[in-house]
Amino acid sequence: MRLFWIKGYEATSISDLTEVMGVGTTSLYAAFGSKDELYAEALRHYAANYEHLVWGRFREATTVREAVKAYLHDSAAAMTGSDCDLPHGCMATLGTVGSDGHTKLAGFMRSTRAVAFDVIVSRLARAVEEGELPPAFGIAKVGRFIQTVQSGMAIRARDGAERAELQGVAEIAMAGWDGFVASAEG
Amino acid sequence: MRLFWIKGYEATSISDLTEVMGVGTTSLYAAFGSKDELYAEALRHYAANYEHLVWGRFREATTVREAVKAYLHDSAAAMTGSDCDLPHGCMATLGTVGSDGHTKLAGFMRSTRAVAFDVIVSRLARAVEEGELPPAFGIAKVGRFIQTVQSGMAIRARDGAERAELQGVAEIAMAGWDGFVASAEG
DNA sequence: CCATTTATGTAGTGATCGATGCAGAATAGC
DNA sequence: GCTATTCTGCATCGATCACTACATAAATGG
Repeated sequence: MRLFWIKGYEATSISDLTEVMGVGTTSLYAAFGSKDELYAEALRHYAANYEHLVWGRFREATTVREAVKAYLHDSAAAMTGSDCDLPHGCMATLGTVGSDGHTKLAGFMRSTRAVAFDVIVSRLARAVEEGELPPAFGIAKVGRFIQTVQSGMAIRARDGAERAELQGVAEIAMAGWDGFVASAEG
Repeated sequence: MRLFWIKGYEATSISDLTEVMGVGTTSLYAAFGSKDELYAEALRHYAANYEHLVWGRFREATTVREAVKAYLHDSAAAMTGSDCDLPHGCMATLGTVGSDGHTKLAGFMRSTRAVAFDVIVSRLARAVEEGELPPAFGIAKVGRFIQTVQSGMAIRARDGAERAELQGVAEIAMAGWDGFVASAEG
């Protein structure tokens, strides 16, 4: 899975995988069926095992602001492999697949990314319902902003950015949050 | 070039290119030498021809704020092919190359991306020199933020985002700018 | 009009891609 | 211990990869 994470779908070959996994091609195909399905399974494994690094404090936060701030800061940490020795970047964001064929896999990846957006928007909607944010708050707009900043972090991490840099980005993004909240309230 | 733009380096084959360019492989290799060099040339062409779409108003702006705002908004427009019929996304940001071999090409792409950061930081530095921004202004930090937002826009554009969405992202990013400027001045 | 140079189209290079057929090894059931 | 079944290593499949040798076509120069 780490190979897919590091190199992406296209650049990772079956022989790369069998070598690292220590199994033959036969076993690999018996277990997964195809490279596409193997990648999808790796992506599921990735999501299941590292989800808490990014979403743990988001869920436990009491205020929306804390939740969003935790999401961005913890994304910064996870993408730079600060706590563990993880590859830089986000597999779901950066494992882009060329548009040829692979439409099923591309759709799966797209929906994986969409889930993150939905989680954020749901949290924002809850905050509006509970009166924590003003009714006129642009939920989708802010949700897209947060998603965009997090995606940008993934690219920066892949280019070698370290934790401190992305933390700084998260800080200024939160200034954007505060400014937008203020304008929505005023 | 558009093929490279749309599909990226790995997913674009030489036969794809000869087909759309209407030339044989011999002519192609006589002109460019290798796929790497062809891609590098395409990237140069891309940078030279579309640079003004993103940096034109940035350069002409009188204030830093206007410049940064123009950069983000025009990036949003260019990445969504609003004015012309351009592919979505940024070739320099998204044409990622697997880490194997291609180190020369990967370095060239990295430096292309770094140029954008340098241009932004230079503009910020000038603003500090001219007293438009406070001396304590975190130039690199804000520069990285702007770069990160723009990179994130590229991913969102590739995922199908339209202009309005990315314009909204740019707006909130500018709220972040204002908040950070205020905190640096205060 | 011919000779020489330049450009291009065709066919094919070895390498590697994702994916399989097959035969032997390991395991299970009794 | 013997059969039946599952699993795995090896060789290989056709397709395609980036790339090139070669022969022909176009263009140039006198």
